[in-house]
Amino acid sequence: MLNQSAALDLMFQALADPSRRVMVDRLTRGPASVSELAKPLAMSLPAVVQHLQVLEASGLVRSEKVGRVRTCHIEPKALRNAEQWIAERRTIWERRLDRLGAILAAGEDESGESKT
Amino acid sequence: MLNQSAALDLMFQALADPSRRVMVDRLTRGPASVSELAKPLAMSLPAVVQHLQVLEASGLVRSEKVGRVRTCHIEPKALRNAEQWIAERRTIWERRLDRLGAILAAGEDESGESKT
DNA sequence: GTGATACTTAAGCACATGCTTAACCAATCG
DNA sequence: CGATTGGTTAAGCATGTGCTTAAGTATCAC
Repeated sequence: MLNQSAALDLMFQALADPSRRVMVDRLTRGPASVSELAKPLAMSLPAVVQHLQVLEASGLVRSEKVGRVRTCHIEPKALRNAEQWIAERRTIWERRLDRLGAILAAGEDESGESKT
Repeated sequence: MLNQSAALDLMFQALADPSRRVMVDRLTRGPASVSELAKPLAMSLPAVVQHLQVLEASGLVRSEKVGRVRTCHIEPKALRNAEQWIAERRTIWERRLDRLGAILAAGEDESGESKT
């Protein structure tokens, strides 16, 4: 398994492209073939396949080929990882603000706290 | 204002680099100067400043310079946008699974639904 | 004023990304 | 069978990214 950080790299990188987000968006509504994914995108099929490879490398999407059609679907656990990284940071921030608020409220008339 | 998609591009792109995530992480614990942000990173100061520019362009971080030190802080609203994009997609997916489950449960003994 | 500190600007370089076209292969269809 | 459909592979190219070093500029400390 990749280390946590490298996995997030791939994940956020994958989400950083609008075409790939369109593909993910489509896949949240159910599985699709490569050419279905390609339909709304103004680019060649090989380009779409390359985007798909980025998505698969990130773990966000999986696909299997049966006959001559490759069917893609989302891996929601992966989405969750990215979401969680962000949520954790937001939480830290909010807790910090709470503490800060408490300190300010308590020390409203004084001026010297220990540090920062 | 940037359109929604371009904003997400910048946001996810900004989060796609481990050094930048370290910087964001640091900033969730409170404001910091450029050289404080640089300390844990094994790279030159200019490189750090370039990362900082990416973060600012994404709206995730802001900074002001007073005297000769530039102080950076996080913009938690921006974090929220990225989180929300992901959360929405996950929700769509989960609702879909619920519907699918209901359909399967209802039609457990039949075999012809209208279409996929 | 002299020097250290905290950046800032600019140039350059190696490698990654996002596309393209052309050619190819393998499963259907008629 | 031969033609289509669905996808794959390979090569090439323009632009972007992540760093570097070298040379500034603007405070602040003495």
